[in-house]
Amino acid sequence: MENSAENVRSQMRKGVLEYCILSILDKKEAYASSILDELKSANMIVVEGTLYPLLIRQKNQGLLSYRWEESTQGPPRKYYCITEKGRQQLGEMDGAWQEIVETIKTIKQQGI
Amino acid sequence: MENSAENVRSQMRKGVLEYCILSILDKKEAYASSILDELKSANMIVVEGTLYPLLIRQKNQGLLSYRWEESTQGPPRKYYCITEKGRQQLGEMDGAWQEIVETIKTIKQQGI
DNA sequence: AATGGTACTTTGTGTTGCAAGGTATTCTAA
DNA sequence: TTAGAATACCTTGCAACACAAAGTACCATT
Repeated sequence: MENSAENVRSQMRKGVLEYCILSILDKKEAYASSILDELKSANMIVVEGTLYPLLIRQKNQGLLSYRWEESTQGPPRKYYCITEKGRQQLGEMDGAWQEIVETIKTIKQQGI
Repeated sequence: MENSAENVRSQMRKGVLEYCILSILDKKEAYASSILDELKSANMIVVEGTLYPLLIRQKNQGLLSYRWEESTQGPPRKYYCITEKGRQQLGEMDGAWQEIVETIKTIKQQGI
């Protein structure tokens, strides 16, 4: 425990990750490693041990489906794809996210 | 498990709560019940069992201090107050929050 | 003395993120 | 042809966290 800046980021990330995954897959299907790359390029650092179980959870909840595809440069890839149910969930998450952003604004403003 | 809309909010809240507490106490000292009220009025529902341990954690980290004060209408209240270290942490959290908001925007935009 | 309200605290449970280690496939270079 | 590197996926064990629920304590009114 205790690492300040890094820990803050780590804490804040929680719960938002699931939202990011659905958002990424809403644009186009992707496999785990490519999702990792996109998250990193957007400054959201995540590791494999976090991402894989999360994808499996979301698949088990029916939010995602997947198919295997051969790769020309290595082992086959598991391409994930958002489902109809996943899109619904994403819609709710969009709302929840906006709400939280507003909540923070409210708390910051009150009492000025 | 599994409750969709409500669960989404619950998940997203994680980590942000700590940020809210410091923000509230940065404006003025307060005791747990009044913090609960302010969070509720800002649409961030939290329960006692979550808030109390969190306040104790933050106090143990030196982010908060407290003093007891008699109340005219019930048992004494534990007024929490942000410390200098807490203000530093809050500054870092402000940055981290902005960063996450930006990250979400980036992910949402890429590929349009 | 009993009830109801206010306030603080603790315990047990499920979920989550992460570090670390493991498996499997393909390509390349010795 | 086999050793290593690269890519990709998966699992295990642990610690932190939010929550529900139950508990403790104080005070005022009846």
